[in-house]
Amino acid sequence: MSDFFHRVYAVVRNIPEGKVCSYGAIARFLGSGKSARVVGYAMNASHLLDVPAHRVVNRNGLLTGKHHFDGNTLMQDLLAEEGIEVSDNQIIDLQKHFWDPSDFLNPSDFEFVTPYIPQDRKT
DNA sequence: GGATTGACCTAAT
DNA sequence: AATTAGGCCAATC
Repeated sequence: MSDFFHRVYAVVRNIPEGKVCSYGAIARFLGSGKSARVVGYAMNASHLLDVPAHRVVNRNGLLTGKHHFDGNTLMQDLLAEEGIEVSDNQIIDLQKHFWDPSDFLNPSDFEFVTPYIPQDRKT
């Protein structure tokens, strides 16, 4: 696992309940503004960890990663439980629930983030 | 070990 | 305004 992934996980874990974030926002916050895709990839493996991956959506507020959850509406259901209205994989009030890490977190706090070593992961 | 592919985003046509 | 191309890091083939 790279440090980049750990930073991504750290940020995602800091997303408050009832809030969502976009891949790009996280990527930009971490310094690599163009690695939004990598953030998504990081999330792919995050389902084994204590990472609320359901709070990460794409820039349009679309639940692009819902397929990777069990069932078809699990992600939507999780968000709805936190008070986020979702309709047809689309968050209704995105800007209302949007949480920008750069507004609440300090990048320097993530330079010494403790790497999280997943157990269900191959060596 | 090279090539392809992702839960994406931005910039240039 | 809509489509295409490029880039990022890691994993899979």
